[in-house]
Amino acid sequence: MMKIGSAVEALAALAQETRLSIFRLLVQAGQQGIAAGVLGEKLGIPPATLSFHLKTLAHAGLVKSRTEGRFVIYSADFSAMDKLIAYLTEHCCAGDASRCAPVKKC
Amino acid sequence: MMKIGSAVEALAALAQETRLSIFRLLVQAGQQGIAAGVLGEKLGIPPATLSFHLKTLAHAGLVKSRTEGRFVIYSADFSAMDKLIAYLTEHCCAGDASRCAPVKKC
DNA sequence: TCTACGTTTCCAATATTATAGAAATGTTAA
DNA sequence: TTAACATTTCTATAATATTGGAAACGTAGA
Repeated sequence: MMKIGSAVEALAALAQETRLSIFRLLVQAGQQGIAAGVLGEKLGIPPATLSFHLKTLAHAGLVKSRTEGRFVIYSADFSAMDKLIAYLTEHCCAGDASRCAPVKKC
Repeated sequence: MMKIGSAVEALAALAQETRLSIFRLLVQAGQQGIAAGVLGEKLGIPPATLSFHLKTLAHAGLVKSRTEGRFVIYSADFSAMDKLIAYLTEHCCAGDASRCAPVKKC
């Protein structure tokens, strides 16, 4: 079971326009991921700022990185995303099962 | 379709331990909701602080309130929660359908 | 080895957010 | 109407986050 501290950290990481944009690009890219430089170019943010935000997302457990040559490839951690969503909706709608339809993830 | 600004606002509202606790209590309470005073008592936070956080959650669209006598009853806005989750997971796992199993909401 | 390039760290200025006491507001019951 | 109670607004202080330039680091190809 997720601890509240981890959930707050993950939510805080996502609660910032630049980081949310990064994360959504990575979610859409899937396991393949996107290189840091490509992200910076797509979003038009300077290297230092990008690095800061990626570090924040990685520390929150929402993204992983791997090195390929001199590129660092980032990708979303889908299991972390699922756990966060589960934490938010845990035991929801008690006594009102009609509101509890499954939500398709994508 | 959700705008990024609304998503950031909702995530920021949830990215705070006190507010996340409030929201989860309200999610579990369902449509019935919980009075402001009861929330304050359950969580041990002073009235001014509670009011500040409830206002933040309400402004982000995550909670609704209704007045009953001299009590103000708060409840989670489940449709806002669903939209936020959909925004996060939108177009996820492109080209890797195996990771896209439906997630049950509760 | 040397050079080029992608990425990260360091740092300082600026902006935003959390907290809670005290006072104000609004509602109910007597 | 008056007194009691629930909740919100006002206000100031303290803590935390964002930004990007400059410099450092590490990898790859010549």
